[in-house]
Amino acid sequence: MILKSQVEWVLHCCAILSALPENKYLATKDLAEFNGLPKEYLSKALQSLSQAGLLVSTLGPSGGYRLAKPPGEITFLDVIEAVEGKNSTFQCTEIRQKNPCRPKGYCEPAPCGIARVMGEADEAWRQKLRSVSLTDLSRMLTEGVPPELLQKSFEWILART
Amino acid sequence: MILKSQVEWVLHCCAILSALPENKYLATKDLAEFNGLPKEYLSKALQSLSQAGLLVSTLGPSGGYRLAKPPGEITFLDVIEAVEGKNSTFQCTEIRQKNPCRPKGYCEPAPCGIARVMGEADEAWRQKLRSVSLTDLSRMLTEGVPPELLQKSFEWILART
DNA sequence: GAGAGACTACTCGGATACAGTCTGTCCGAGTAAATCCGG
DNA sequence: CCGGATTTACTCGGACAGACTGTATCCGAGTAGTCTCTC
Repeated sequence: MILKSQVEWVLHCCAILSALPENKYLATKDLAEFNGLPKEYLSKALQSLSQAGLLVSTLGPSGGYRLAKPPGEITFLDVIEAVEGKNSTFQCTEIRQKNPCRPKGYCEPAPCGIARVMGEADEAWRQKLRSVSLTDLSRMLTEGVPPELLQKSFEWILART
Repeated sequence: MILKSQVEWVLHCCAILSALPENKYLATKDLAEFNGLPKEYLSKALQSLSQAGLLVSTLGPSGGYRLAKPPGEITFLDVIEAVEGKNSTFQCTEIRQKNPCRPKGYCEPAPCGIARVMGEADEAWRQKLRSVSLTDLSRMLTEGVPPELLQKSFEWILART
């Protein structure tokens, strides 16, 4: 069980888009180039975010993506669920119903204990991801980085906006 | 990102093996039949548990598997990691090193912020799974189930031990 | 100089391809208990 | 009746195959700015 590499990609892209001036768009091509990623496939991931309502896109020249909401209102979980889907990491197939000793037509009174534990673990994971916003991410990604590198990156991005 | 179905299978199998008398073995064939699972493929999963030191196997007739430790000393996480591996759900590929503005030979001072958050979420998930043992599981799976069904299942298993 | 039309750069969506993983099956080698057979 | 040889029932491990998912690539359709051309 491992997350798609797209998850890492779009999180980095979201961090960049957070730094963009109001109402400016950045093209997939530039996001791909800045992160050293395959443009076409990254595009698919960004489309997912767009469909999830996290990004807004514009066509034509100087088109591209921008955040659909303030970075403080977008969480890690939003981004990850947009790419991975909202399904729980554990799918209960009701194995207990296969028990040969089980009377026909017997109806289980409560959800399977295994599913319950797995569901709680999944929720703990999601809760942690829900607690971190893109604003928090920007802070974490910039602290400890030399100012001239930040400045240079910012200008690189701004020049393509 | 979804867990293998083998995870659900072996958790159910572990619950059954927890109920076994001391030093009694149950064959893969019977575990598969009781849970309505493909015997050969289930066998692969049980082998993983055996290699992880959670189960002990014996060859020959009346062979099979039993728990290697008291059920209170085996956790959900032990079982899941035996099947899924111990890798984190998130693999950081150090995208930030691809930044075209990054000076050559520049060395990152700290782990990537994204990897840190994802790692913490992963740890929250594992922590929850670490807190539930097979003893807890047995309690959860039996409560609310009619005594005659439990009795019948127990005899079914015991007859094949 | 202004307006209409052509051009360009981009997103979007579908089609396709390839590799790896998940799920499942089959079979032979090795092993331990049960059975059989000879003395 | 006893001990060794054979049979049997199981695990273990490897080989194999099909389906699905993840990782890409390519291209055509649609769109919004920009450019050009004509009046």
